[in-house]
Formats: sequence, C-alpha cells, structure tokens
Amino acid sequence: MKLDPASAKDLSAQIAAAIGDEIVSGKLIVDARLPSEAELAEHFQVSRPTVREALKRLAAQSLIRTQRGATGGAFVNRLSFEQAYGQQITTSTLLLSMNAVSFDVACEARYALERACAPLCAARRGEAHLDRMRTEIAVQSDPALSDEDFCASDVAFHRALVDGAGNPVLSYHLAGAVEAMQPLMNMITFTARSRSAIIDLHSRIAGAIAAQDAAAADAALSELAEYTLGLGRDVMAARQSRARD
Amino acid sequence: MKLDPASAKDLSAQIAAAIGDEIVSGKLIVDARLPSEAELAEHFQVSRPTVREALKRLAAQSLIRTQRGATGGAFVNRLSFEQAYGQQITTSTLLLSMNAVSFDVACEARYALERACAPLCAARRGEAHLDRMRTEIAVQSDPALSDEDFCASDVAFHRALVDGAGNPVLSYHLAGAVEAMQPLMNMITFTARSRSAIIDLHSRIAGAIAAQDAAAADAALSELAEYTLGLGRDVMAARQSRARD
DNA sequence: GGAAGCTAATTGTCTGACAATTTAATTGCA
DNA sequence: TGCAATTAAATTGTCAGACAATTAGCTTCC
Repeated sequence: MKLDPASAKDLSAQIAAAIGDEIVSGKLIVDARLPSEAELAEHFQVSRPTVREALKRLAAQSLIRTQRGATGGAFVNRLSFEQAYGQQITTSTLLLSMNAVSFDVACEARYALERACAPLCAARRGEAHLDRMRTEIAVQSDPALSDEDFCASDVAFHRALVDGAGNPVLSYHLAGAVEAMQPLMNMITFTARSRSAIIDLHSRIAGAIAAQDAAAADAALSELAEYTLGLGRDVMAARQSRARD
Repeated sequence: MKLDPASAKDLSAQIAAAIGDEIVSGKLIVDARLPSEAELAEHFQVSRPTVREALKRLAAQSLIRTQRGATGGAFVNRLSFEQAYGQQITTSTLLLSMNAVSFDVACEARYALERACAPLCAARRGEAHLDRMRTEIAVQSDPALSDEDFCASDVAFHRALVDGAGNPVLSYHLAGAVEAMQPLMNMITFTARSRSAIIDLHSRIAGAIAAQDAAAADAALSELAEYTLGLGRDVMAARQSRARD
C-alpha cells in the first residue's frame, strides 16, 4: 500500500483509495482488521486526523466498520444486500433529480427493467408476494388516500413484483430503478379516473402473476408503461400551456 | 439542521446524515455553497476535525466537492452519470464477491436485464454502437488473447449493446450488472471451443441489432445466457469432482 | 492601464492531549 | 481453587490550537 506523492488529491483521499483497492481486490477479506489508526499514520507517514478522514470515507461507502475498545479497530465490512439497496436508492434518486432526466427516459428505463422480471416472477412467485401485491391494490383503492401515499403504495406493489422473481441480485438492481421514480411520480397529480385505470392494470398484473401467465403479465405491464408515459406527457403539456398564459 | 443528542452514532456520522438529508431532499441545491468548516463547527457545537470527518463522508459519496482558497469551501456536487456508473460498479462487484452469490443467480440477473435492452437497442442503435460491437468481436477472435482480456472484451461488447438503447438511466442501471460479472466470468476458463461458440453468438446478436431485428437479438441473447450458465455449471461440477479426489 | 505584490479567507495537515469504551489481566476474597 | 471486583492497556472519539497551501480580490506602483 503506497501513495503517489505527485497526486493532486488529498492525502486522505489517496489513503482511502489505497485501502479501498485492497478491499475491492480481495487482498483484505471480510472481517479482517485493519491496523490501528496510529499504525496507519506511521505506515503512510501522515498524522492521525488524516488517517481518520480516510477511514471515514471508507465507512461512508460501507467498506469498513469501526469498533471502540481494546480489541476494537476498523474491520472490513461485509456489504449486505440491505446496505446495497440503500446506497442504490440514494444514488439513483439523486441522479434523476440532479440531471434533469426527463420523465420519459426514467419511465422507459423502469418499465423495461421491470418487464424483465415479469416472466421470472410469474414462474416463481410465492404466496407472500401475491399477498403483498393484493394488499397494495386494496390500499390504492381507498379514495381518501393522498397522492403521496398512492405513489408509495405503487412503489411497494412494483417492488413485490420484482422481489417475486426470487433473485436478490435482480431485486438489488431494480430497487433503485423503482424507488427513484417516486419523486417523479409524485409530480403527477392523479385524477380519480387515472387512479382507477392504474388499479385495473395492477389487478391484471397481479392476476397474471397468480396464474403464472408471463405473457399476460408482460402485456399488462406494457400497457401500464404506455399509460404512465401518457399521464406524464399530459402533465407536461398542461404545464407548458399554463406557462404560456 | 439539528443533531440527536441521544443517537448512538458518531458525531461526524450524525452531521453527515443531517447535511446529506438536506441535499437529498433538495433543500440544498446543486452548486450551493455550504458554510465554512469553522461555521459548521460553530453551528453544530463540535470541533473542526469532527466537521471535517463529516464532510469527507459526504465527499466519499460524491455529494459534495471541496475547493481551497478565498472563495473556496464545500459545494453541493452534481452527481454525474460517470460518477454514478463508478459507484454502481464498485457496489455491485463487492456485493457479489462478499455474499457468495452463485454464478447462476448473478448470470440470470444479468441476462434478464440485458434482454430488456435488446429491443430498444435494435430500434435505436447508431453506427458507433455497431462499430464498438464489431471491434470487440474482432478482439475476441484473436486466439492469443488471455482469458482476462477475453472477459474484458466480453464486458465491453455487452456495454455497447446496453448503451445502444440510448437511455442513460438504463445504461447506469446495467453498468453494475454487466461489469460486476467480470470477476465471476474470469473464474471460468474458456476453451477454444467455447470461445468460438460465444463469438458466434456475439456475431448473431450484432447482426440482429444491425438488422434491427429485436426478436432475433433476444433469441441469440437467450441462447448466450443458456450457454454461459452451462459453462458455469460445468466448471463447478469439475471443481467438485476434483475436490472429491 | 497593467503587472506585481499584499491581504484575507478557506481548506489541508500536524501536534498533542484527553474522554469514552472495551477487553484482558490482576488482585483480593471466600 | 474459584470467582468477583478492580485495574491496566489498547483503541477509537473528540477537542484545541497552530501552521501550511491555495486562491480570489484588492492595492500599489510603474
């Protein structure tokens, strides 16, 4: 583990990169203990605060965890699926909100990915997933539900569909795509009529999954994608015409 | 921006979370300047090193960038697609390597997602994407190529396919799925025969994309998925039989 | 008017210290 | 001997103050 004296970056960034590389490359395995802060400072010829800044960078990426006390220190952290979901959702959400990604593009990506899950979900779905989907449809049918809660339930429905594929890696990749859409969906105000159209399509999807009919599920998802895109376009058009006034 | 005195977490983690929430929620917009480290220390009633640790955590997530000098400081960073790709690939790779994800599960996720891109790619691919795919096929046809380089070229080929869909959000989500497979693919030693089978399928895929034939591309991808899964199973079986000796 | 230098603000780094926490060893006692 | 309480040691968490490095803007001088 060496540093590049000519690098333009901070020492703490260089040290974090050096240690991070060891972890990613597998030279430091899960639960291995890093040298103490004092030893790292000695090794890299820097002060302890600089080492600490480097360790905090790694901790922010969930690459290490720290423990106080006599046998404490920094340990290589096993990246759990839960942690990865969280990072994935945060990054995806920020990416969409900060880059003026159009509703169309985000929507297309989301439904393209989701349709990839449908056949697997139809083949493998368990009762738990069917229950989650039916529960969310019931929630969505309450006319008193706020728009935000409707969108949250929409996300929960689609995550049940994704999880039904029974592939945690797939669920991880889809988590960001589905969750990051929520702020965009919130921007669309749902009329009673569009809500019922969405609920109908959700019911068709759930029914097809229950019947293990992949083709029907795909068709319904495809229709939902088209319908959602249309809603988005209507809202955008309405906004533009209001802006002209 | 307040801290919870009862929290079990580090002060730097709490401060990072507080500022991070402001950014994610949009209260701090892109390119906004955060207060100076001294002001933040004053605001949160902590020392400057503690504030700095918090800022380094945020920097590690690409949420902020810092600049030295008179008009310097910490600024909310626009998360670029490039940065997001990088984080996505790192996280996906670690997730697979640290959680003993089986080759089957990772492979299934990857090809399911990739097949979602095929129809879009067939419809929209430009000459640049076709060129990239053809170039990689040529690279792969060199018998002197090392297994590592063959896998790297394989990844490049598939990324061209993904990028051909012309949807950056889709490319972002797929980047992790495709790149994170490389270490797993490296574990499979390719015989000359399996290489030629893969190259044939790549050629069929590239041809179908060039002809804008989505169905043919999907069929070839599907075959490639099956073939890759088979290769993985053979390698695992051979290992187990060796282990029994 | 322009170039050089000065000043102020800010982050980057260092030193040293103490507090809090946890484990292990030691001691004292029954 | 066995066990409980105490002590010691190691480690991270936090603080205070200082100086170096960098950068923008202002001032001064030619």
